[in-house]
Amino acid sequence: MPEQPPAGRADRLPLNRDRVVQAALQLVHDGGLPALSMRRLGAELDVEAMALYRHVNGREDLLEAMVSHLTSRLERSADAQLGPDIGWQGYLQWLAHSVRDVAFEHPQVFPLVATRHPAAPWLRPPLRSLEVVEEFLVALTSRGFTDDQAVSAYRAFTSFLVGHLLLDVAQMGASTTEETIDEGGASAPNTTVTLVEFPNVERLADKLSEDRSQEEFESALEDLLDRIDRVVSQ
Amino acid sequence: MPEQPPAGRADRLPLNRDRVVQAALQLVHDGGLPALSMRRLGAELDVEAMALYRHVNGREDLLEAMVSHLTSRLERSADAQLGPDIGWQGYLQWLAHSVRDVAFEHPQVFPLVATRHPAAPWLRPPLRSLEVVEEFLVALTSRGFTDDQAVSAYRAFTSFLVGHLLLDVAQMGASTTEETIDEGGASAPNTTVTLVEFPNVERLADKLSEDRSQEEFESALEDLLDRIDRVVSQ
DNA sequence: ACCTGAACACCGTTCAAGT
DNA sequence: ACCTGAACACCGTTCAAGT
Repeated sequence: MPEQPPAGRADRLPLNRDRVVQAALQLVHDGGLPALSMRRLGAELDVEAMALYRHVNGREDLLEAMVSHLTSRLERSADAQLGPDIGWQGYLQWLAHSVRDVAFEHPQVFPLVATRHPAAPWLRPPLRSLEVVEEFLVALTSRGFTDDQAVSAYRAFTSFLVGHLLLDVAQMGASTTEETIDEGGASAPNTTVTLVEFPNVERLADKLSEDRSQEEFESALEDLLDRIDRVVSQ
Repeated sequence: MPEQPPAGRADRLPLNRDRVVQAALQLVHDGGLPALSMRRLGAELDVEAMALYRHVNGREDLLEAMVSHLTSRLERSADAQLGPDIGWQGYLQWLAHSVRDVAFEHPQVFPLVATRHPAAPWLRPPLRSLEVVEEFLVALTSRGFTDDQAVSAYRAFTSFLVGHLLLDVAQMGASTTEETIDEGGASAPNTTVTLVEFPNVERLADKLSEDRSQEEFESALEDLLDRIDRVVSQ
């Protein structure tokens, strides 16, 4: 047998920025943000952590790159998929559902998209990409919105997305990480508090635990579009 | 001169949970979340980091305690301040503005309130307190809401708060932490990207940078209340 | 009872050195 | 050109030991 290279993971492909970002996304997808460290990421790629600094400008840059990777799916696909003959409502419906799909595919990563410090006031989460914002503004102004109307629609739309999607994905994470009952010692005044002091929460606990995120998203989105419509066609 | 105790900070008050939490809030208020470490917090209190573990059950417990400290302001003050003769719209207006006040007083801490994993599905951020949720449900059901209506109002209301306040406080932080121009080396494909490729963003940059958070909050809140009203008095 | 010292197992990041 | 070793300055957390 001729000796082969150690063949750690995937035969030692050449490292590059995209592979690094991809591996980081996978790591967070599987283990949540705490699972992402430069050293662990290096190990995942069969490389010392220090080698990553050649492809990524430190941890912050890596996180930003992960966010960009996810939001890039939202870029320039609107006209390609929809054509210019669709109304602004159709466009906003498409964009809202695209963002929702991204959020639900990477529930562990989405909080990053939604909560990392925006680089500029015209990059409101979760639409953290100049390409996407440009497309948004073109889509609306080319369909009869004034500048002011487009800007305030942008603000309302982004707030809507953050408010609904962040809570939805947080709930998903909770259902996988629960099982925190029976806290060993009886020392701390802890979470295993009885609900009897809160009779209304107790009575409604089941209803409050139901997952209505889909219906709520749709109906809140329709109301938002109505609200925008009322302003635009006043 | 008789020898005195070293008299570090504030004459060595006895340490307790509340002082620890208070100091942690101050630390984050001033330096953001990255400034909070057990060791730094210990130093701030003139104590070794390990002493904190007597009053706080580790870092996670500390963060949760900080959140509780902020949300406790929302508890049981409604009836005290408003009386039971106010309508549900008045109550929701009061609660929304109370949460907004908390968020703006601690813009660095609020993201914690809004994004930390909720302990249960009936504790949706930013209303992370059983007391507050109980009061919310009582306030609405005692004013004619059915159980289902109260629950769906709870969901819509919390989503609204997260969506609006999180982006508002993020914007505040951005304005204090900007000045990231003129990135030293020309190595990375970086943020100093010219806006000329995005003519609409460029043209609307000023409008997009205006701070309309107050007006938007008020008008979006009124629309939300109208929306709820339509369902309740159908 | 309350705090400290020392130790352990981790971090991110740098820089000269290897190949 | 690309990666590694060693080092630095930090982390959170434990536990026996001090007073």
